[in-house]
Amino acid sequence: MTDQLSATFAALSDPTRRAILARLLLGESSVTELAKPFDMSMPAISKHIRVLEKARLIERGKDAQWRPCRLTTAPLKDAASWLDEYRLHWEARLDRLDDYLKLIQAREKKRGRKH
Amino acid sequence: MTDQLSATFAALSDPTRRAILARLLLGESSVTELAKPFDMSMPAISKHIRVLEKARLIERGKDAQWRPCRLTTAPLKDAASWLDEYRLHWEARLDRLDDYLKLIQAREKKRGRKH
DNA sequence: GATGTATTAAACCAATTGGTTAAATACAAA
DNA sequence: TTTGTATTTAACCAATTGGTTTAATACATC
Repeated sequence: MTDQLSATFAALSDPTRRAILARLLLGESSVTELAKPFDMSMPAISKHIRVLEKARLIERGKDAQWRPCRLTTAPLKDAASWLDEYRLHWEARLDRLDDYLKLIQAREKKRGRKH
Repeated sequence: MTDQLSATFAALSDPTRRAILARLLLGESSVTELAKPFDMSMPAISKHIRVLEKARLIERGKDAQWRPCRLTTAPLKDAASWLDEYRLHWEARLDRLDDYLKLIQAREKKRGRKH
């Protein structure tokens, strides 16, 4: 795997981890707080957080015995730009579909005039 | 894993599979053709393609002994919209940074008038 | 210094992943 | 009907993943 983009997508491929990220949209949070919604042991959550941290999707602070987590933007931006190339592709497809529909309409009009 | 979005991100988390998708941006292609750039056995490529197919990132046709692959757009769109929520977040952060810079500038101006 | 809370580490386990080689299948053409 | 080409299946393997439980560590407070 090794590369950053692969690590990002891998980290995003787990619903628990995506839920954690969603929670962090609302602001910084401790591990125990993040664990609340899940029917899962603390070490399991701790591991998920570790994956997010290694993929650089989150950063961590230090406040007494808490290790607050906060969102990081860079890797998500990279993932989004990777997807943008495909967005161009499907938008182009829509354009061609649009052209096609216009062509059909033009034909219909022509036929309309004939009859 | 089970859910569609997880399957999509999981499929995208491998560089070989991303390269295959990139190749398919140029158009439909057979398995052997897709395998060309990789120093990897055919069954390995076949498996990667299977993963992409199960995640619905590609569709396959049938032409004699060839099983041509072509891109599909839906799951990539879903992945992109998932990321869009985070795009809003980092754009908001930029806005706040922008506000902050404006505040600093305003202070500088004020200081400038005083001296 | 003892106690309670937050978090991680260690050891383990079953399932999945990403690769291999060797064999099977499907089709076209000679 | 044999031969060659395209692709998949099967069986295997090592490494990784996502979870567990039990213990260890770090810190604040009493």
